[in-house]
Amino acid sequence: MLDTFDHKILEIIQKNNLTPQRDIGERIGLSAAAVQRRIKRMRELGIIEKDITIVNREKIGNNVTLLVEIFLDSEKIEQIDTLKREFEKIPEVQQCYYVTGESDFFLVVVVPSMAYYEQLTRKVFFSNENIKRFRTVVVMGITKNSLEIPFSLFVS
Amino acid sequence: MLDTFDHKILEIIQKNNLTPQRDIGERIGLSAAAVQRRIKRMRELGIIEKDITIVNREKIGNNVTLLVEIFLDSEKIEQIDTLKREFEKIPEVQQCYYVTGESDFFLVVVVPSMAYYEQLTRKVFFSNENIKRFRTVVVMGITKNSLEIPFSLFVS
DNA sequence: TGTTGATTTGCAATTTTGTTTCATCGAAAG
DNA sequence: CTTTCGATGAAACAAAATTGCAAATCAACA
Repeated sequence: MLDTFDHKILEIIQKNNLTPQRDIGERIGLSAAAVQRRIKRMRELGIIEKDITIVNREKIGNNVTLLVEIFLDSEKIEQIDTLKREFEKIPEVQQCYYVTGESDFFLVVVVPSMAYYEQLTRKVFFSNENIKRFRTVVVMGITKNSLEIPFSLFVS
Repeated sequence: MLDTFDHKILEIIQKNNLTPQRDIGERIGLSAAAVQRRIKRMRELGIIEKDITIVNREKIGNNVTLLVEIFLDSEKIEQIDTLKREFEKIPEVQQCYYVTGESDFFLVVVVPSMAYYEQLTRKVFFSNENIKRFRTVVVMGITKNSLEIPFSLFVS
């Protein structure tokens, strides 16, 4: 499905998707057109999900990041799916991980303030019958912030 | 530092940074040139950290995502800073959160396999004097995957 | 081994997007 | 008022992405 060229392309644009295709081509030994076609193909296949700008949270201020571990009452598939869809829709939820172990979900939440978060917990967590309990961890600093997949480590 | 126009621009390019500046301008009521200058300025200020492609992990297969909660022995500033720098350098560590509460760090780790992860824990966690213990949570599914900051909710 | 067909490539033309220039506008300060 | 500073839009310009086409590559199969 993906060859070494594709991996190399992804490695580059995962770090900076504003890199000109000419430069990418030069680095990996392909023409710009070939690079362009491969990128297009990976977009169509859904391998490339989206292309985004990352904003530095500390620079803009007035925001708090929280990690929320969620423990469900019952672990019925339908209820889990319902919850997944619910979390997805909440703009304050940046990331949602469905996990194994004692807990069932991990969320990364970004809000303007703790007061705001308090309101959010009432609306989203406390009011939900299926959530037995949840644990909130306050983030003091974000040292590394990416969604990069380290292809170079994947034998390939 | 940032006005409503900037917020609107960020809101758009956080979702898709391939949106032409002309389109952005049209949507928010500015010329393309003005949009371009604002983006440039935010880059220089470090508000825009980077521009990247997001790869769909499930589509490429052969990878496991893990959440690691880390408990330190002593919480001396120097040791924490050292650890921060160490985690940052590890390519398998995608995100590193420095947190309050019983634990000290939360990591999001992406590896090719569990066997690979086992090796990584030996090299990184077990061998580190300052790490008292750590808890690994296996991610079964990622429902939402972004680094978006919901500006629309921030009064502004 | 040779042929066929499908796929991928590079080059060059074309189109789209990003960037710079320059004259103008408007608000704040004198 | 007048000056100054910063931001703007329109237009010119530069750079990048995209497409068409012929040639090259490669795998399947006779």
